[in-house]
Amino acid sequence: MTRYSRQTRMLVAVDCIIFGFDGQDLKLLLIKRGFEPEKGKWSLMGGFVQPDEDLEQAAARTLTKLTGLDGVYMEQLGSFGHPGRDPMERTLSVAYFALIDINQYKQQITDEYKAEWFPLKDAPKLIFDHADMVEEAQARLRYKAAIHPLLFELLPTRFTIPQLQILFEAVYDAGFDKRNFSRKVLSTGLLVKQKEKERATSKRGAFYYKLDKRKYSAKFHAFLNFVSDPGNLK
Amino acid sequence: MTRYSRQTRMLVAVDCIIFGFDGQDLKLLLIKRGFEPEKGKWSLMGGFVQPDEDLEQAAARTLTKLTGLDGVYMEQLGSFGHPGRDPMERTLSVAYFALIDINQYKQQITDEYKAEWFPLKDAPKLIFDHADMVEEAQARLRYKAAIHPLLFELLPTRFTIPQLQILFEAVYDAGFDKRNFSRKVLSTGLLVKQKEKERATSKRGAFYYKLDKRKYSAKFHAFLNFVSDPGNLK
DNA sequence: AAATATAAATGTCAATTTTACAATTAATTT
DNA sequence: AAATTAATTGTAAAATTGACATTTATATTT
Repeated sequence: MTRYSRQTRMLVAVDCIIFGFDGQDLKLLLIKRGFEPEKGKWSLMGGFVQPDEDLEQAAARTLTKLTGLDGVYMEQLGSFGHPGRDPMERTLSVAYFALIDINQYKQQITDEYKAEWFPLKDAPKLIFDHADMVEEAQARLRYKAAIHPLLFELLPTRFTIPQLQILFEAVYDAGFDKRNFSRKVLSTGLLVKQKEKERATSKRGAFYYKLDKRKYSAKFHAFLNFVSDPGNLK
Repeated sequence: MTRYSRQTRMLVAVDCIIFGFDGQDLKLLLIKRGFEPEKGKWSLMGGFVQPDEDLEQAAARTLTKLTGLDGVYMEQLGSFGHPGRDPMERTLSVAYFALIDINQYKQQITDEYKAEWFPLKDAPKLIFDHADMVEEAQARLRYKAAIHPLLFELLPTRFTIPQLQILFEAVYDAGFDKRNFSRKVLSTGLLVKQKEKERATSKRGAFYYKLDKRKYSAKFHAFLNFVSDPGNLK
């Protein structure tokens, strides 16, 4: 077979918007870019799609290279293809956003990428159109987490209801009534109460919960309505 | 500036999943592919992204070339990049799905593409991974239309409540109670009752409605809950 | 040992929304 | 004038949501 003649080929990259939660704020994992152009500037972790690679593979490989983690929640955010987005050469980027348990993240031994967690609200200026990607990823996160049990991906296996609420409040930059919040969350039937309590943050201690894996898988795509009108919060 | 060395460039295409509604069934607009490979086979309308073009531009240009229409509802579905998806040469495709008023569609004078509308349920075998794209587009349509006032894009300016219901029933392949349906739809405040009636399909005739453009724009991204649990319909 | 302080957990009621189900109305056809 | 057909409107129970307060467990202080 021959090739399609008279058409332009271009580079295809993947970029990962990696979210984490430190118990207080939503964080973004960024790296210092190691090559020209824009060497030394803050950037999303990314890489070129290899000849034999699927897009998901490329994104997973890229994420693993930075975080050392496997089996992380990741979904395609969308593709960014403005002609001038990379001044060097036309490059299409397929953006993926990932949610990781920040405690699982280990600084790689070879700190090849000089990675750093930034509060989402206080992230540095990013190269190219990466700020657009981050903004779109945040919007997507808010959108999906309002309907689906997504934010659990940011928490450790065991977590308390108050911890979960702080996470929701960080994501939506809003306060929720704790009575209504816990009722709503528990009514999903997704949580299994543990015998142990978390004792660091209060005298009484808060019971740990774990996800019911079966129900979680089953209901992940259901419409659960965690936040009624996420577009209209104070 | 130099270029990124030792990286593979590839072709980037856009493909459009174009939905229409004929008053009864959900339809898909397909073309007979005009060049090798797979010449003469049924395919989504697509085209290569040009050197100076944004992705959205390429998709809009492609859609307009086939339908003659402008300002059509379109959104990026996602990118498909499996290495072997085009046997000729590695080609990434950014898929867009579009909703058009089928009555606005005019067969182009130069029937360059041999386009044809197919019932979604009875579409022919498609080239490459286009069937995957269609399936994903249908899932996205069902998902979004359950929450947002999206399906109006498939209807003419004036439409009746029964027509709207038939559309919803076609999209979800399910029956809805007409009393509850009309109440739900009218409660959005998006519809403006007209003085005229549609008289073709019933003795009594059904009142036409139009969209309140202001409210439609304002509430398009709000969570309106047209269909409570679209994943769990009979 | 008792009192205090703090955050967790639980409870109530009105308002709204959803669900299930039936009767009435407008206009053509018989 | 009666019959037919599809559009329109209605209603009551059930479930969900939203606003708001009290009780409870435990470490700390007196």
